[in-house]
Amino acid sequence: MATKQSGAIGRPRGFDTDQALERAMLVFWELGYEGAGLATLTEAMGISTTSMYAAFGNKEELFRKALERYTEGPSAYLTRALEEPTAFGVATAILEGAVRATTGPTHPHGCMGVQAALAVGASGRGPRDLLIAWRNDGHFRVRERFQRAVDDGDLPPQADPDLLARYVATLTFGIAVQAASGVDRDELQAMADTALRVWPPA
Amino acid sequence: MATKQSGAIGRPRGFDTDQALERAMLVFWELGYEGAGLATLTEAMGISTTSMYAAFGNKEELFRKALERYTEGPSAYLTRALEEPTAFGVATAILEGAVRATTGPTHPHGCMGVQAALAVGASGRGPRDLLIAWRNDGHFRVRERFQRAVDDGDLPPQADPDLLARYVATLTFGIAVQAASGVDRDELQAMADTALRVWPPA
DNA sequence: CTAGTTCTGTATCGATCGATACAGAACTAG
DNA sequence: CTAGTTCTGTATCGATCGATACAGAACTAG
Repeated sequence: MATKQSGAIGRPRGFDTDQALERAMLVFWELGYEGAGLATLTEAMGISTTSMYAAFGNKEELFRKALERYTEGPSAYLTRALEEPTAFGVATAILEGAVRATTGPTHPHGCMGVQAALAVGASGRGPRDLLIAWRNDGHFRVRERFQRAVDDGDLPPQADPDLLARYVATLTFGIAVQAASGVDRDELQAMADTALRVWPPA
Repeated sequence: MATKQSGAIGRPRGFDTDQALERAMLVFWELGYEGAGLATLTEAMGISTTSMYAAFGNKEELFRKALERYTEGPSAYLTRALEEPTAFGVATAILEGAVRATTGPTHPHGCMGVQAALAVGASGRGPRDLLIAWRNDGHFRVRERFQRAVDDGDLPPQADPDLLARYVATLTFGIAVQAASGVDRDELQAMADTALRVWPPA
């Protein structure tokens, strides 16, 4: 990945890879994997299809890299949330992060990890399975954090970390679907506040 | 819609319209609007594209009719749930219905109304907007039912019907997303039971 | 300068997309 | 029987899909 390296051999790239990937991410986020055609993608990226293939491999690889960027960008709230000192703080930060990430004014509404490839034809199996793994990974990380909370005495000993993580994930994904339907930030945040009024729910 | 009518003029239809629509619904449910190509649809329906166009108009019309069938079939639990005598009963029935409808062994996992067209390209705008309206309609009906519960004294006077309906909808859609990811019925039902342990949450 | 390497732009590939033209089959009415 | 109507099967339409061939541009190394 040694781009822009001085002393590199050959004609230098005429565009900013990071910026192109950012724009591709936004297109996938808004239109989904199958809804985003190469023409739409490359136009948004400001490059030709040839340059896209040279830089990213193919459409599926581009999607993978866009998802990585999404994880480290708009979805980074999850990692930060897991560092909250209490399980309640973790749950609160996750839901608030989800509301903010799915209703922002500067990007598509909804969550790329939920809407980009929920149901797809044959050509989208790879990306769909990738997103399933992505969502499961989020669940696992939250569950581990809640297990630690039980071990620490922050959550009561009879609390079920898997169940609580499942509950938080359910709310998060539900928020994403509704954000994609146009439900606004305030209403979703109020809903999240209501849900968190009882913690832990079990 | 006068099919099978004795005395009808012209060559009679060589296939069962209801059965063909049922099969189309299952394909849309599993593959989404853009993921379901005409070739896949007509093969599953057991008819040629010509017959499909003659009977249903075009792909988008076929999708509309498939969604109606979904509403009256797999999604009919919502209408039944709204007839429960208490708001708690309504919420319980909705979540249980959602779990069952999205994890059944005889049909695709997930909810057709959530996954069929969350994110789409230009050709899927119609179906996507149709599904947004479909989801909103569900929310409105639940909200009205909860408003009645407040009026009846079943819910406390300070309860917010919109917020409670939003909460139930969030859980329902979250369940749908996770069912599509392969989370099994028992786990989702346990999660729903946990969430309902406190009612109303506000 | 030349040789070697990499990127870009144009032009186009075969495959699939949704959709339709058209001839013939299958029915009713008389 | 004939005339009129509707459905079916084949064959194919233009448009778009993701992807690539190829020539030339733009760089480094020597």
